[in-house]
Amino acid sequence: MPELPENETIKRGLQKYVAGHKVQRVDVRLPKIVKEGDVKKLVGGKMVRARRFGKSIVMDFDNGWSVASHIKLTGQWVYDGPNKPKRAKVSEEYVDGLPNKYSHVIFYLDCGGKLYYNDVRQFGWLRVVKTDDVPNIKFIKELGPEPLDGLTLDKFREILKGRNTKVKVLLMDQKKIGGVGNIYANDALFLARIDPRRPAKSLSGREVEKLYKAIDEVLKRGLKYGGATELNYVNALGEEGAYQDHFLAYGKEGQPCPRNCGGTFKKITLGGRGTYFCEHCQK
DNA sequence: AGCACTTCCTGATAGC
DNA sequence: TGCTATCAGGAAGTGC
Repeated sequence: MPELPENETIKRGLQKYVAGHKVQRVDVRLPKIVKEGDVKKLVGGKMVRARRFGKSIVMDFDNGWSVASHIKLTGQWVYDGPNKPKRAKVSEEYVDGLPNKYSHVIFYLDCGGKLYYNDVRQFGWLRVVKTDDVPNIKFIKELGPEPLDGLTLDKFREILKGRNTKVKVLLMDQKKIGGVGNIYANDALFLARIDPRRPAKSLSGREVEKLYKAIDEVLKRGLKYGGATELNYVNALGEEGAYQDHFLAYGKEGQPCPRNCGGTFKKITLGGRGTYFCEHCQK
């Protein structure tokens, strides 16, 4: 699932390879993907900045317009053009013959390059708004503070305080905390040795601190590995991430706990999502 | 506030 | 070239 590290990795790639290029033409093959505004506003604009807000990515153009996006489960932003490094190992499994049948929006750039918005399940969206109006996009406006940027321990404490909601469900609530999704919530709770089913308010001061640090730790680890290619995440060059080879708890159902505590990873459903934890050492 | 349920969609998987 | 049913999942929406 593309979460904070995956979206940050994509954003960095867009900044590196697409910024500075001007849009010559946009081909919208599946109109419903563009939930707001008109991509024609971007034509003639030069991409000057890529930004990320939680799991959403925004590109700003020098004509005062921006395109905001949310790739949800299966969206991809993939660039192909003259300045793409030769060493890029484009995923054959997930980026096959661009444009492919999942390429719903294609940006043709003045450098001769192309920027593809691909999305198998079509859950993702694009919104074209004035750059000044980006902060008013509902998802961005209501987004909670982000780990690695703005979410202090005090704020985190405040968010958990008095809430009866299961701690994992709370971690994944984008209005409370921005950018944490299922994979990193599972891994952070494992690292902090906290049972995902516990009410948020039941955590001790020490546990809150441990969890806060664990979230930072797993997100940084995810970033280091260029994100996790689960479903069909790829970076802005179409390359796979590697964090999937370093999951701590996510997807480990039936496997023995690496702490050798004698426990085995269980899978349950919380808030409608697969939840993996070691019953023995996550208390 | 909190929770359950539905919707969007398609590829993967299980069962026959 | 097997067919069909089931399922996952981010976020929004609805209803209790």
